[in-house]
Amino acid sequence: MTSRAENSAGMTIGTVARRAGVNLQTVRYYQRRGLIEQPSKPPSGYRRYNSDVVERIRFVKRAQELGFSLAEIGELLELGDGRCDDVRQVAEGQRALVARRIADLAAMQDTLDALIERCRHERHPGHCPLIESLSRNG
Amino acid sequence: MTSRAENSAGMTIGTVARRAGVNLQTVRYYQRRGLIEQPSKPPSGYRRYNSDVVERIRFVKRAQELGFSLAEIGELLELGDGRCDDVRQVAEGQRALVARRIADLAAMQDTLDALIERCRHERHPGHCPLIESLSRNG
DNA sequence: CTATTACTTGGAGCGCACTCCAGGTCAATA
DNA sequence: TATTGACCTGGAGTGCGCTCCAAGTAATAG
Repeated sequence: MTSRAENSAGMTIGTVARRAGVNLQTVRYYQRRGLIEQPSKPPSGYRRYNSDVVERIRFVKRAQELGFSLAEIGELLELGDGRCDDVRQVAEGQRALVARRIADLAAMQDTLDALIERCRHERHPGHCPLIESLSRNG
Repeated sequence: MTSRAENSAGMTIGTVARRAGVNLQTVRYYQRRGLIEQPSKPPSGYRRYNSDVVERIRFVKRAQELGFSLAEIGELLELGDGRCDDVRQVAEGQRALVARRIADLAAMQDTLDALIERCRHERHPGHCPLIESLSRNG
């Protein structure tokens, strides 16, 4: 009924992609990157996947949302069954990076706010204080 | 004395790059992108630049630090001598983007904090709650 | 049986912001 | 004068995370 879904022998790559909510090409890409395993090809027919891959892809996607790069996620997956301390260390490194990016963006925001504010009030005809500020040193 | 610095006729591209604090190739790249002008080549010799270009490159760099893309900076430069309202609108759009990125990162940070915290306390032997969490749906 | 859809492999392309390279020309210094 | 270092053009390469393409094979619906 459910078209080409999983049966006793697992599902095909298209179904995996649909279930994980990613593009089929992305699944292949992750295989090439070594993030997920490629099942061996049966003598005749299509490769069959089980639901572990779907979970693994979702793992990757969730970790990406936390700002990890695919390289870092690969690292994470490698020590995934290993010691908790190692994993936590990677996560803490990531937390520090995120914190730093937030601080940088906050500084950006303050500068933009100040510029926009000045732009709104000091209305020189012809020259924009925002552009002026960016044009000067400092 | 100062080696190859500016004289009456302006400076060469290498000096421009050094003064602006960027790679020489970056100067050329900005020329290709149309962000800065390329002076015409004299019949014999090297192109000569004046300090306006240095200022302009610094403008680009500062705007980049505020999170503008080169495309947006090009836009900004085009309306640079134009109406303040237009410029302000671009800046406000940027501010909104920055705000959104901060919110996303803050959410990331919260999640990481929670995971790290659980990782630190619930010490299951063998299985890391951080990895476990990433592996589950939700 | 046929038409349509899905999978397979390998490689190329994209967008961003550079960065590097090759093979020349030019200028300044010893 | 000879050598060194800086400049010239234009095209290719980089890293990230995909995304697309082509040409072929396999499975399924009607």
